[in-house]
Amino acid sequence: MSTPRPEQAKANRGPAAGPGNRAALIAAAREVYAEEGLSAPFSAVARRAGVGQGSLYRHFPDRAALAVAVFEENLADLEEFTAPADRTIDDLLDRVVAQAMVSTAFIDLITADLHDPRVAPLGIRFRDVVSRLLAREHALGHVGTHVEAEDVMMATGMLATELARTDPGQRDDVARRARALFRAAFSPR
Amino acid sequence: MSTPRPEQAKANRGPAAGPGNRAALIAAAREVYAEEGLSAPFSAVARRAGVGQGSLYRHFPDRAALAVAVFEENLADLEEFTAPADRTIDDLLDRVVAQAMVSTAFIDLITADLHDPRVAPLGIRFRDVVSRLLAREHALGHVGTHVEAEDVMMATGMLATELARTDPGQRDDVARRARALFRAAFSPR
Amino acid sequence: MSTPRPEQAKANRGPAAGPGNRAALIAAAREVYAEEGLSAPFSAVARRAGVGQGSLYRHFPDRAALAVAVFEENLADLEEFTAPADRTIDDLLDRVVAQAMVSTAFIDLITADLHDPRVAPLGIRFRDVVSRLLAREHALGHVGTHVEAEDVMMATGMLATELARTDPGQRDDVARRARALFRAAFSPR
Amino acid sequence: MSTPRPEQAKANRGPAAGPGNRAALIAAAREVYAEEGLSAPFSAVARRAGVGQGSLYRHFPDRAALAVAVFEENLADLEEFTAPADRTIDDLLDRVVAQAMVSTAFIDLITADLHDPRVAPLGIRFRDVVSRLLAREHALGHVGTHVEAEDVMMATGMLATELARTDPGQRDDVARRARALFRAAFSPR
DNA sequence: CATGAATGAGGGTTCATTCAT
DNA sequence: CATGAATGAACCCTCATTCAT
Repeated sequence: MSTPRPEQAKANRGPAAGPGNRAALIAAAREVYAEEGLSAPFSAVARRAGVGQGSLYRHFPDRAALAVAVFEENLADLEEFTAPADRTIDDLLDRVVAQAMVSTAFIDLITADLHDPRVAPLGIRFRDVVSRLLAREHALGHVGTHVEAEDVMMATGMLATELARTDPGQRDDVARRARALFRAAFSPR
Repeated sequence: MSTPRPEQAKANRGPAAGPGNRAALIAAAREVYAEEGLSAPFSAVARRAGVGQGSLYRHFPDRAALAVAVFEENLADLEEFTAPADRTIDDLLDRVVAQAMVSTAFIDLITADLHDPRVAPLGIRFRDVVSRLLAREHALGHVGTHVEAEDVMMATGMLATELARTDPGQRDDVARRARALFRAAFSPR
Repeated sequence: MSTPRPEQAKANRGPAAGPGNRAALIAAAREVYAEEGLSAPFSAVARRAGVGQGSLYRHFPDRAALAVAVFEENLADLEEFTAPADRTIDDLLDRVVAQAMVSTAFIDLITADLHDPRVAPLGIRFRDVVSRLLAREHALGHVGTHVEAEDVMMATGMLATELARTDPGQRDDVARRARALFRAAFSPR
Repeated sequence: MSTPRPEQAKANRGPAAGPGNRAALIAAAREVYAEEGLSAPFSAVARRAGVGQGSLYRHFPDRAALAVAVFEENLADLEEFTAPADRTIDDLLDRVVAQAMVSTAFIDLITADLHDPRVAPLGIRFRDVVSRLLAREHALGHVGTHVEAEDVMMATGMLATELARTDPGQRDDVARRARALFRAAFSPR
């Protein structure tokens, strides 16, 4: 029923553009999520990546697929970062601060689409990261026994969200304050 | 061949409806924000208030104007609620939990439009509420001296936001956990 | 989240345009259905009527609502036309031929959305028209007793559809031939 | 930060796939047309055939080209089927009912693109099939002399279309009724 | 001053068609 | 000659905002 007029189409770099496009889309999504949150226009990602709408949909059939791709990378980073035996919850919060904006979108995704089979594994991996750290901290007596993994996860989420809504210029202050707050909350009694 | 039915125009209560409409709009906005957040369709407010779009725009030229009006009422409630000499920060968090959804929209507003001259005063009033409580708690030794008004404000915001994104069925659990977290963070060392 | 820029809006003839728009939409829909069938782009109707998309959706929230409005007029015409005591099935087919293109869309609607509560009554009214005629014709012995209302309805649908897909220039021939076919089928044995 | 996975390209069976692809496309098209009608997404055919889009376009530059190929096979079937000396128009209608959905697409094609030089021959072949049958039936006195090839062709088209728009569950009923109708129309007076 | 329709832009998704490999 | 990704236009629908009455 539609009658597209091929008049004067633009360039078509061919399949070679495929992998590059995929990467560009993920990078663009990371930026867009950071600036506007997970609810930014989906098409904004294509626009920013300099890629056609259709290609966006080919690579990522829906919002969640793209978000999962973005956060998988983040999570891998987090897992690797917390692997060394001397990492602390403090370090985790540190890293979350560094990933600030994207972290928020990550939390949004995990809490909003927890039932989505593609999303659930991310939540589990995140919980694992937290649990491992917490076990260590408990053993060392750095963290009070009243603290559970749930608490740390919630704190992480709150921290990320708080940073996401803060002006870039004030992020450092806010991050410092929030982390002090959580450190106090977690310290042994 | 066509038979357009001119339909009869509806009632127009005239200027007398002015003040009533304003109140109805604020009440409707409170409900709408509570149910759908600050980003609900603006027109949904008019619809719910049973008022024309034009009237909505006359009374509140933009989103922020309406939000300010809503939260002004909330804030008055908070001020009154915290007036008695025996109110604690715990009570404040309590109240915030009770206002959960609307509180979030409030926080959103304050952080998003802090530069808006209509919004700033709300922030100040809120800070006053917190400061007064905090001074008392410090004097009584209920709260550690390391805690500043900024900390309490931040905690309040985080709490509200966290609740806003939580399933209604799990709100109680989340509220309990978050408040325990903040209580621990605030307690004297 | 959207940020429409009011820059240089076009004319807004105000509510006065309402009834006119409604009529224009129905008229436009009649034409569009006649030319492209019931599956024509919905927006084509707004375009042809010279009316904004939004107005189309205000007046007719979905395809079926518009279609029902169009065919209600057609049906009223049919009911009135077949009222006189000397009308025959032949006359009915005649009329259907006259309404040719739109009739097809009508049949499409009735058969596709029979479950839609707005559509079902149209089907019933149509069946009533047919039944009344048939009863008369049976009584007069003009039509064989083997013919049921179902048969006439089906013939009507086939006739309309056949005409709809015929070049305008050949409609007369096709109509003549089809009607002869059905006359033969219906005649007493 | 991103880690594009280049993915491995899939198999490319090379030129040898040519003839096989053509056949697969026709078979796929037959299925797709039967299920979704002539207006199904063109690309659905390639998908179902397990063939690249490009190959589809190479073999069949446009919709009509593919449709012609499909119906050519159908017509061959019809010609063969009606060859025996004792075949009747009733048998023809029978066969059309059996091919129902695809037949409709066929009719659509013939009537929509009658001017297309690739399509016209199909129409002629079909007419030949009908004429041959009709001549026999006339000779045997099974069919009225008032019936011409045009009439049978039209009836065939109407029957196919009617079936195409009928719920699968009701096809049998509709087919029975329609054929009775045409039998009555065709019977000698 | 209230009303509620009109307007049109924006974002979502699908699909026809092209073209590098 | 096959493959399958890229492209972009079209259509769908929702809303923010304006403005005649």
